[in-house]
Amino acid sequence: MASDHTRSAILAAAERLYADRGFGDVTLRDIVAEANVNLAAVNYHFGSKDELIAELFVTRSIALNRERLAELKAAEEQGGGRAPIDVILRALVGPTLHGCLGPANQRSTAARFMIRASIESVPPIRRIKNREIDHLRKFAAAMRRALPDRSDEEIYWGLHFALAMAHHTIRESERLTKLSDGQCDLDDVQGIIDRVVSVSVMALTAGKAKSKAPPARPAVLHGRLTREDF
Amino acid sequence: MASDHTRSAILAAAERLYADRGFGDVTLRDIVAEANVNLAAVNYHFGSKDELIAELFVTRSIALNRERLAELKAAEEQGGGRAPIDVILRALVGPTLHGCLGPANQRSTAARFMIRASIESVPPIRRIKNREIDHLRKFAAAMRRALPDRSDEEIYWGLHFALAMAHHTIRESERLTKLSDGQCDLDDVQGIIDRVVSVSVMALTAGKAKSKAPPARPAVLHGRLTREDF
DNA sequence: TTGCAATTCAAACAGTTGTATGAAACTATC
DNA sequence: GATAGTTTCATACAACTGTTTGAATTGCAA
Repeated sequence: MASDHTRSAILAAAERLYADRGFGDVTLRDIVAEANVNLAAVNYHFGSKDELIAELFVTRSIALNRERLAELKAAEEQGGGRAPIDVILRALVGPTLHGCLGPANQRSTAARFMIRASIESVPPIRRIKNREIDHLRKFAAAMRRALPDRSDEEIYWGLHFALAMAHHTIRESERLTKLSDGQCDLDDVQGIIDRVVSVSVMALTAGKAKSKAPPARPAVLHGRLTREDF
Repeated sequence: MASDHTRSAILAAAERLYADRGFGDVTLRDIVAEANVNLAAVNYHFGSKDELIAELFVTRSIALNRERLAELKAAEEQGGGRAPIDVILRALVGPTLHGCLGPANQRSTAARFMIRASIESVPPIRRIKNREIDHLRKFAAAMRRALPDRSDEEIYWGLHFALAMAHHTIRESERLTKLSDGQCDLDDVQGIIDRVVSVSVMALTAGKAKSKAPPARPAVLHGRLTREDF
């Protein structure tokens, strides 16, 4: 085991390079040069390039999921096993948005790496993402407890849309800034989280009164959505 | 010019292979084998591999944008220069969702290619996507006409979220199916479009009228969005 | 110190990649 | 039917990829 110096130098260098230039054009030789280690060290310590990438992503994913679940658990305990829906959603999208948005120059390497992983989606990472479903199920369960009269289908769509808005904002933050001529303030992370949560809550609670009526179809009848839906 | 047979055979083969296996592991040799043409034909007809990819994507993008704008224009003409917001949003996300969702086995090659392009995002495609802003601006303008009392910022966020939900649904349709154990019907394209449009309209019109109904619960605590906004 | 395992190293390997070349095969025009 | 221009073809190229090898070095325990 020695000091693990080489191993961690490789991890750090790889994460930095991937964060800066993407997975597409970073070679093992780039990494070992940045880390000042020998080319063979990567295969010696990690087995293969893909396993190196996987280890990087797994580490960051675990940290993110732990953060999410800690927020969720704290909220549910405080509420006696049931947290308000907006707090649940905040626990879901807050950590990601908080880490990946905000002033670009003060974004951590880890955050920039995760942004890349979200945009480029290379095979070893995709394989890991597929195991994320169990984690999301825990949030679906919490949401079900918060909104007991909503159908499972509605819960899943709400969860799905919340993630959609969060991830798409991260992926396309640059484009949104350009499109809006800077009128959308992408540095106001708290405001963005509020926005995403608020819209998600609307999606989940629209048409609540009339029980199981699917809100989507009747809500929009080729015209405006009716006020009673709120 | 002759018959262009080689040229179009390359285009067709490339689109098919990219749609099936992604950009990552399709080589020029795979393409020319599929197209039954010589290896050098690609560089002869397109200049480079990237230019081939670019031509494929540009073609499909133009078609999509044309379809969107036709729907928008028709709606605005019918309404005397002003279309209802939900119809505008439907023109924005409808064509994409209609093309890319629905029973997987009856999805066109073009649609599957565009899904890949949306997921993998390789350099030549990203360069083209950056020019899509002008197109989106036309929708922002139409939305502004439909909702004259909403600020530009709100318009852009609404547009952004609509695209977020549409694209994320396309990208992650498989995961949503698995997560929801099939309870979310990804083959009901019309229903999905209704859902996306309905939520987007809510996001755009929340707090518009003085309807007392709170959309969520104390929706947002850290709240930029205060109760009076709704 | 000796012995032994863990680690580092330079070098080579085996394969793939996109691209370039120059001759051959076409096609249409005169 | 010769000619000029276009298109196809087999082949070579040069660069780069992740991985492997086997020897050198290191660090630690006996």
